[in-house]
Amino acid sequence: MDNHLSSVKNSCTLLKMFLDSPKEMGVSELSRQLQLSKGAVHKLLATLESEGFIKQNPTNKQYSLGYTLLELGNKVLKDHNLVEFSKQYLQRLSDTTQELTCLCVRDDYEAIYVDRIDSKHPIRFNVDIYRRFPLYATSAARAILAFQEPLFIESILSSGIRTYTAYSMKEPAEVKKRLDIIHANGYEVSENMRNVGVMGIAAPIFDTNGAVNASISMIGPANRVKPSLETMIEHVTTTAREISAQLGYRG
Amino acid sequence: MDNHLSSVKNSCTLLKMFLDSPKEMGVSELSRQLQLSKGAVHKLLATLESEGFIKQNPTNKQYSLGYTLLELGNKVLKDHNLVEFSKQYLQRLSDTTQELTCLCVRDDYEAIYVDRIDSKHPIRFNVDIYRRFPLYATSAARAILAFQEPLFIESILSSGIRTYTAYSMKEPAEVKKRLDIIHANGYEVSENMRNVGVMGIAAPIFDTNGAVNASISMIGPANRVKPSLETMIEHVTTTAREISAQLGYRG
DNA sequence: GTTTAGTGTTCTCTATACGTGAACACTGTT
DNA sequence: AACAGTGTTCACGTATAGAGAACACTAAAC
Repeated sequence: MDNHLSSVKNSCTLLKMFLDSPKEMGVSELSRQLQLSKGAVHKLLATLESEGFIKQNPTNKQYSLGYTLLELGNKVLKDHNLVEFSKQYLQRLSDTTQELTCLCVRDDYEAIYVDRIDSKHPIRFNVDIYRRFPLYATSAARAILAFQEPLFIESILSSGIRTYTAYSMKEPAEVKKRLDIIHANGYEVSENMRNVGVMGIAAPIFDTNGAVNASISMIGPANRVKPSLETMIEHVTTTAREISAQLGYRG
Repeated sequence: MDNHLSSVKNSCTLLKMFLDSPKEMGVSELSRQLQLSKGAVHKLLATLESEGFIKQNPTNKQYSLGYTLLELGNKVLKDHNLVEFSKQYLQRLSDTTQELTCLCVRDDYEAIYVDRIDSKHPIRFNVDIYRRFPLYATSAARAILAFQEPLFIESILSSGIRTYTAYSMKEPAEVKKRLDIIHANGYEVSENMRNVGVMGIAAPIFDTNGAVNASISMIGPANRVKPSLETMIEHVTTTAREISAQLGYRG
């Protein structure tokens, strides 16, 4: 890395530190985590505040993220027309299955849910929207990963695997095998992988060039999903095919 | 400004330049707008890209906003508990009026809609969420401005007023007079101010200290709102009062 | 095919703006 | 009253950010 502007890099990591922290943080705490002098952090914060990226609470002097980030985040979503595009299909899938449905996209080496429609059932499962997770971690992500270049898959799996439940896959080879199955079937069904008692069904979305960078998925309690598993899979895969077709994919 | 870290300031304005531009922009265009050398902008972009704040399209080499901004924007919303707090009230107001309802907050010298529930009618009005606008521009904003310090109001109005329609108020004095009325009534009703044929009803939300930094509003076509104007106003004001009470306001 | 005008990228170099570290003014606690 | 924590300010030297030119490439123009 010789193309890094240190102060810019610092402000970026500073902002991202708020993601896994409580709403407000002070200069001292931030300087400790950033391993930067208090004075430097203070200057960083002052600059970011004048630009609306950071807000200072006048009473306790603590800092928090500013509204400008809301504006920018919303612009990202607006520009990402796949979300608008898929919304109606996602809504219909939600109506027919009555379960949580998600739109997932790949961002480099990670996956993000960019849209979600909650289940109508009183007992329902939830996912964090806009949070990153590994490409092998959820059914939605695996439905994307399974259709990437072999070398890419290799590089993802070689860097090690985190397990979430006792039922999670532990070995990269195990994941690779499953990805092959997904590739052959054209969809993924998983149970207990990320959360116990939860089933996920996911299918890839192909763009004009036949590349897969997104997927749709349906997530629900196993006892509710299993009885009608076959029709559920049918609904998910056809929805994904419809979106792919709309994007110009001729498979 | 002697507390400005130039490169940080530059990266902030660079990111904000995307707000009013098409999805993708190139180095040259950005360097022209920023009035910075191409080399410098390129380094800025490279740093921001490595942090996920910017994304480069591999085919046309153009740059766009990155998904990390989505994450950060969502965190802002999550931390802003007024939104979660008010959601049920906003939903109920939407159910009873069947019109677009909004939650508006003040951010320094501007206003932002931070939540919105769309009207169920086929013909409906829309507002941009998370975009800033002046504190005198919409009924929701004026419902906030009317309850600020006189000196603050003065400073807002003295910097000039932008008009949106032929019916918009043109003189600061005119706005000041209306703010006094809002303050006396405890709510605002406007027509044709921002968009012709559109009516807005807004009422302030008071926090524990009696300060107003938010408002709720109902927006709809004049022909649909006017016939039952009195009951509509009643619904909006009582909802605002309920939220204020929940926040600890004892008026 | 060659020219041209645009692009994004890479390079060197120097003024300067960044980050350090210490001192400051507070606050609430011991 | 001493203390330990906070956020803020400042002067100083060195790393570095930004300028500006050269580069590689593309796509249109002749």
